[in-house]
Amino acid sequence: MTLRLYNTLTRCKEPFAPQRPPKVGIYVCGVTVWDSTHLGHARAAIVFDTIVRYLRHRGFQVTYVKNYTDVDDKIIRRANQDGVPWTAVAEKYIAEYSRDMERLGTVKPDVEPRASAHIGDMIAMIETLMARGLAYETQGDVFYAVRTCADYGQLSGKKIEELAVGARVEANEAKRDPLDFALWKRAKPDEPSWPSPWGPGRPGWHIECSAMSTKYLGQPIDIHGGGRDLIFPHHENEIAQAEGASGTPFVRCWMHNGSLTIDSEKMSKSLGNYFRTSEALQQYDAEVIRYFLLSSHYRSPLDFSTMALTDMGRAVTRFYDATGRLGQATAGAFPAAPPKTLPDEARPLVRRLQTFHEELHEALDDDLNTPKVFGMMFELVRDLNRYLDTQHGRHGPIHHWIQMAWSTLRQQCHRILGLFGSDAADFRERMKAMALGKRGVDHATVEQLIAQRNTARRTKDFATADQIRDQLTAMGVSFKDRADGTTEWHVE
RNA sequence: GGCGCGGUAGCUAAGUGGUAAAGCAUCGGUCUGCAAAACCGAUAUGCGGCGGUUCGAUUCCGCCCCGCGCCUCCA
Repeated sequence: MTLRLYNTLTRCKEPFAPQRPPKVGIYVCGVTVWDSTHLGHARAAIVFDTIVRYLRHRGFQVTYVKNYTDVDDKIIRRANQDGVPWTAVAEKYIAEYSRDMERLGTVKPDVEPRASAHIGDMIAMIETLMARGLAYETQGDVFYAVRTCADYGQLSGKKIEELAVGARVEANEAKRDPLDFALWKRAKPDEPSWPSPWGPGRPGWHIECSAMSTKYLGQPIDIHGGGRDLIFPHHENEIAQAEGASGTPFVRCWMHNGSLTIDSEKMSKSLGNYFRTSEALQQYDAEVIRYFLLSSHYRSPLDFSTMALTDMGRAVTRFYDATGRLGQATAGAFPAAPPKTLPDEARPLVRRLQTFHEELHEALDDDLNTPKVFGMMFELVRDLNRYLDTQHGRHGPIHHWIQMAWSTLRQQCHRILGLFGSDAADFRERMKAMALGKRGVDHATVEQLIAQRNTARRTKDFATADQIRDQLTAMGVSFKDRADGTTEWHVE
């Protein structure tokens, strides 16, 4: 079985074939650092994080590059509004993004280039484009002449003629053609600028990614990714620039993740319907957010709602409850094969555990089918619980084997998906603390009430016990009395 | 208007030319002094509508309806 990935350029799933295996270069368009990140950014980050993790798991030596766009109109505007240098705005939001993504458990890219540190590379590429007659300068502005690019529109499926008809392309007198886009913008007052052969100015948006991606990964790049909304014009223009400058193919496989939506509308700053990553992290466990963001296929739209996050939290809890029930193996090596004599109750579980690795690869090889993997996880959970419900489910060599197999499986999922690797008790504590915080309930108060109730139960004072139970219920606390007289509790 | 994606149980969501994974919710049961916790079980004769191809289609083809995305800064 080979890994197959959907290539936006060819519009089909293709066997993944890097230029120089086992080396893989992947470039992902990061964020423009003018404001806080929202869950849409988090989705993109987690999708590509998972791809990188899986490629590494499959034995590829991945170089992962993700840029920060720190030269941009919105950053400049914000800096001028706040009366701070544009670099301060950029630094602030780079730090925020970096922190949020770390909390979501994403691996740090190997290179995180910033546009402002690569102006020279961009100028060099623009000069090449001009030398090749693909770009022109007008009064300090430089534009890419789109009509010189025969393949323009190949990625987004657009035709130059149709674009030209569209009235929404802003007319700019300096441009020879309304379709042309800026490579270099002449400096305006109160804006940062860099010297260039065309006078002081700053780069256009698209050139940074062409310049930085080829600088760090060469050409062609194995995978270039980003959100679906970047296909046009950003990625289309990147292709025109990079291929125009080099004369060789820019990217082998283009990957795009679907948008995060709210009420079926795209989450975006301009619509104002966004949910900040930092806010989400305050209200939901990072692992639950990650699970949610991988719960539908990465190319499909994914609709955000608090209800969805709550449901996902319950699902992940179910996984950890089963893990907690199983317990950890105390010691000993992992026997390669399960014991010969299997009790009937253990058979389905053992069979599933034995085929798990293969099925995991099969699912992820198919264009990263994470929802399929989640389904598999819960079939496993059900079989585990069935086994644990039996008399046999506590002892014997098979129990030890299952514990070891479960632990191995969890490590693997943790490495590839960043999920299911937590300690079961830790996870429960995290969820509890989060829920208590949301409800403004104090941990000690709950413990105290539970102790009082248990005292009442011991003296058969059920009226008081029930009264306290109702009180706890009103606080959102639910619980389960254990056989040993202690009580475990949760917060809804 | 152009290009593209999608419509599968109450909600979310995989999937296959031969008869529908999983999660949440709901209902039933086990456990419990009781218990909305935990566990087990049940729940789509059906996969937007109408035709067609086929021994057989949710899965392929055509048309239609609906939703969404891109065409402008956007992960």
